[in-house]
Amino acid sequence: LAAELVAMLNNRRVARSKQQWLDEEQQQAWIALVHLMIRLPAVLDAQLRRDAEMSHFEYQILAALSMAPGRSMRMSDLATITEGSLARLSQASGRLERRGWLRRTPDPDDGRCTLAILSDAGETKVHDAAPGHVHAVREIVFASLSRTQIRQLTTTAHRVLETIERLDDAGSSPM
Amino acid sequence: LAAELVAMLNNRRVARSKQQWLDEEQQQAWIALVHLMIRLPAVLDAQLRRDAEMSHFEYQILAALSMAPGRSMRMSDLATITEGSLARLSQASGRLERRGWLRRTPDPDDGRCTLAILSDAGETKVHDAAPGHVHAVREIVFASLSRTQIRQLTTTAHRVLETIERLDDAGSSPM
DNA sequence: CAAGATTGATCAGTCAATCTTG
DNA sequence: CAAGATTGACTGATCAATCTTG
Repeated sequence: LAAELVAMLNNRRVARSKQQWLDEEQQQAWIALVHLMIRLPAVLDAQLRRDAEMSHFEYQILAALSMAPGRSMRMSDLATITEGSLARLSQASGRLERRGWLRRTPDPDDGRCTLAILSDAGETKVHDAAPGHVHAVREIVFASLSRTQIRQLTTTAHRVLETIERLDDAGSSPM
Repeated sequence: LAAELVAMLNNRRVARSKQQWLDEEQQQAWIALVHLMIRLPAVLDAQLRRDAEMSHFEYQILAALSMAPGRSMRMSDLATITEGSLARLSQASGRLERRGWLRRTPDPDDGRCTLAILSDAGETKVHDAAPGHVHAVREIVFASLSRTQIRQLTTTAHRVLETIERLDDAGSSPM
């Protein structure tokens, strides 16, 4: 495909802009990683929107709740494990609530907290959506990787995530 | 941190929802990869917004143009290498044009195409933004990885991207 | 009519208040 | 007053037309 060739040529050209600071292998890795970070979430989001009429973020919310004891969780904990802000979660929960998949109620133990509770309809929905989503993940990510590669990927991802956490902590309290 | 512990515990719980289909190692890899796909783009976007008042997508546009011959490129080619839709690129270009970093003109060779051209101000802007951005990439991604890990990451990313392309092509023309 | 590009409407995400409870 | 949560205003992305040129 002509578009593909153009893309490859241009990517090399883009890469050159970092030649002073990144070596050849790092450039290649960076280009591949940027493309992966853009394409993989997009393709998984598209799969869920097409097959289950929900975003990946909404799926994460419902999946987390369906595994939680009592199918419920505090909003702030939900936000942590879905890696989203509380504001984003609050907006998304409103949508899910309107669709009848979730309801919210103040936490009896601590009035400041809100409990998100998965409804029966929501449970059914995740249950129906899960097989197709997991199949897509298997097909796209794991089917083409060896066990060794999967282990290496995990290690590498953790290494980078730890660095992000470390820098985040340092940044939020510079003293 | 309490939040961290909650996150780890809950992540294990989420993982269990895929036990029927993904093995233990795949679950761990998937959780790590999802977190990486969420956090890494977010942190790089934040760096550019903070230090250069632009999004990562806008940076990609300006960086690609600054490396292109004549500092110009067709919109459709730009869209391909930035992995964005033409509509998104068009909107973003409007913003960049309003800020004086870019101008657009019909392609003299083919009136259907539009050429995006980087202005002097735009060139200066990328030039100023690049060192900080590359430093962040080095610090976050490459400083914590060995040369071997970097090579493995490239291979793995390409493997997954090839799978995505393959499935995309199959999906768009099922016959 | 197909391909490149743009636009307007709509939808989701972010940010800065705001409100409430302990 | 700090932490959990929500809301409204704004910004950015997506989708479905639409327009133009070859």
